[in-house]
Amino acid sequence: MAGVTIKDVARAANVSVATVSRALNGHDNVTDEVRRRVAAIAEQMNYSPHAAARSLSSRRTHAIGVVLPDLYGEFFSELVRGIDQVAREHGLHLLVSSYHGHREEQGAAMRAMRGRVDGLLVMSPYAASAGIVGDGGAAGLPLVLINSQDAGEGAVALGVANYDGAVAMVEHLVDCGHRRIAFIAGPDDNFDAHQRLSGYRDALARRLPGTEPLVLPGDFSESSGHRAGVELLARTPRPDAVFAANDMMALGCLFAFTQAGVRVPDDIALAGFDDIPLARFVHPGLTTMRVDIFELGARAARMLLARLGDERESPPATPLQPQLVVRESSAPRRGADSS
Amino acid sequence: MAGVTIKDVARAANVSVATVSRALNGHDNVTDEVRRRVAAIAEQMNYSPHAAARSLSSRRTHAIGVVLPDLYGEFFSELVRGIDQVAREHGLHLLVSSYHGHREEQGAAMRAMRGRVDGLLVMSPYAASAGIVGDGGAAGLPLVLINSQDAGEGAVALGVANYDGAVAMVEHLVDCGHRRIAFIAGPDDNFDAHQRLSGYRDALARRLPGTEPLVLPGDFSESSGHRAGVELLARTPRPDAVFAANDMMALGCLFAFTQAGVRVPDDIALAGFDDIPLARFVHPGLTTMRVDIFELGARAARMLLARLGDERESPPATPLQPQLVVRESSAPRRGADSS
DNA sequence: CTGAAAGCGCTTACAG
DNA sequence: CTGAAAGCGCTTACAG
Repeated sequence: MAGVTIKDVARAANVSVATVSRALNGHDNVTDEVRRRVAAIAEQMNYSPHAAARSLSSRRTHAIGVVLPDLYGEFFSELVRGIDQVAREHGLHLLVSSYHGHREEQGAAMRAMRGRVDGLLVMSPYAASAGIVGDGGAAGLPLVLINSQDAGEGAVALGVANYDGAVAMVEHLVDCGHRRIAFIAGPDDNFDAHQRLSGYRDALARRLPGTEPLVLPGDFSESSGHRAGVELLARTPRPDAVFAANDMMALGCLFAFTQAGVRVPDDIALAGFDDIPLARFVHPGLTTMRVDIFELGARAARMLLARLGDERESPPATPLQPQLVVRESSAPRRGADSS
Repeated sequence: MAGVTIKDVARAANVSVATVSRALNGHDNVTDEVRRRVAAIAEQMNYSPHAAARSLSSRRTHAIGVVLPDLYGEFFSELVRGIDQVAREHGLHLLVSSYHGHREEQGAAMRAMRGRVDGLLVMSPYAASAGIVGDGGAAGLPLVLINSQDAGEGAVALGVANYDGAVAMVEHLVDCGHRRIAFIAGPDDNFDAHQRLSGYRDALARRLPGTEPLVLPGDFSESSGHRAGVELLARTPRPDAVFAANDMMALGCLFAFTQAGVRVPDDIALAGFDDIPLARFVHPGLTTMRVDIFELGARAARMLLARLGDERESPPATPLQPQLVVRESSAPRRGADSS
């Protein structure tokens, strides 16, 4: 049952292996009669070509590799789904690899893909990841970077307009009448987190000149958001709005407030970034910037396919624009404009 | 940068390709000096072996394939994460493939894995999927089935004790004092859904003899749960508890109740199955049966590795026992025991 | 339109 | 301990 090779089919069909290969791959230099006979026999013998052998001689694996920091949670799940969608449209296989946050393993993961894939989608959200492209880690494979610092060198990269998104959120909060807007930052070495922080700082300086930015540390986890929330409540004067660099931290913050009997948005407004599914379900609903992660994955995959020559034209490399989603957590301040 | 082959390394190191192969693969029949030299040169040339070539000659791909119905949502994400964890421990690559609910493509997906992977993890949650193993679709690859009907024939399968879980939930609801317990069923052709339904029926017959089971149709989606919820409210007498075959439907049902001003659990109790993350966050918290999906994936992967000879002993094939998680949605009935 | 042969980049008996 | 050679299962110029 196993291990039927092209030779077996050739013998059964009374033709050469070359002819079998041509017939099955739809080359036009085969008689229709032969093609049909070969196809029937192959089918009946349950033949399917050995991918490794095929890759070796054709120098094409018909697979793409996805190298991610982790596999946990909605973000990666959606990203992979978007990539998968495009891969399927093109009949490509998907090899996923997560380096579980061990940055030093990222290069190895990429190199180990040689001979398995035709190209690589890599997410390396570290502030300083300029090395990866030249790394040769890519083993010379075509590469598209996702949510990563642009690494120059003919590197193609796709990301989210984090800066613009953060600016938009600050403007929304200011428009709601909030004046003391605190920010819970993401991990120090995270590229997206940096951009969001910059957006916050700049928008604040522009819209509320003279106001001191108030930035608390965080690491994108719910618990760090909780810690920040507790700390914020101890401040005097207390901020009247909190903008967390991602939704998970905003939720942690929300629970801290709820536990302390502080009402959102009446006592303090709250906003996040990402629009994870939970954001819609918590009470009050969380105002946030929606990032279309599925689309991010799909578009990055298309960019890679374009490099591989599988798709006519590449989508633009312009960052995906997040979208403001206003829910209850950021309702306008009553009796606004008090400093 | 690209395409450094073993030949290049051999030339640079002044040895044969055989020696390079042996040195790099840690065979013991190489001088330490040679091994070091070869390793250094390979490193410096940024050599990494071509996986397809290696697979072809060694008849080992060091990869396993995962064939799933879909990639959407928490369930598959957690499953893949569990599999990935074990794969990494063994230095194996992961090929994922979803057939997007197109059952007819499942066989093709499995066959296309030939030459890419050493074994297959397949989830085929259809009531009648007996064909897959013999299908030869497996191309003779070792196979472990997840959440699938046992297909005999030396097939190894791992699943969740859905029946037991459903029984436990019904008993819990009965213990809370509920007497008219409705059930929202899952898809007709889904194996897990069937088992849960059987558990409900049997437990009901045993604990509340004479009671008519009340089963509404559903398809595991939130919207089908919503529909069922609306319909249930129109019934007289109205049930005093609803057990949905999965959490998503329970949530849909919850929203239907909330919209209608019916309070949970005061007016009607509610329970689900799976313990998705949302279950903890909705209000009231959803009582449910927790299924450890990560563990399901990890254990299935270990079973496959055992078949491949990569792991000494296989974990038992006994189904994973789900765990009752009591939250607010199923509080004991006030003034119990009214029929 | 078809076949014989070389070659893809490795691994692994087989000699020495 | 090391090398020359065969072979893994395909694809693809090259002849005819």
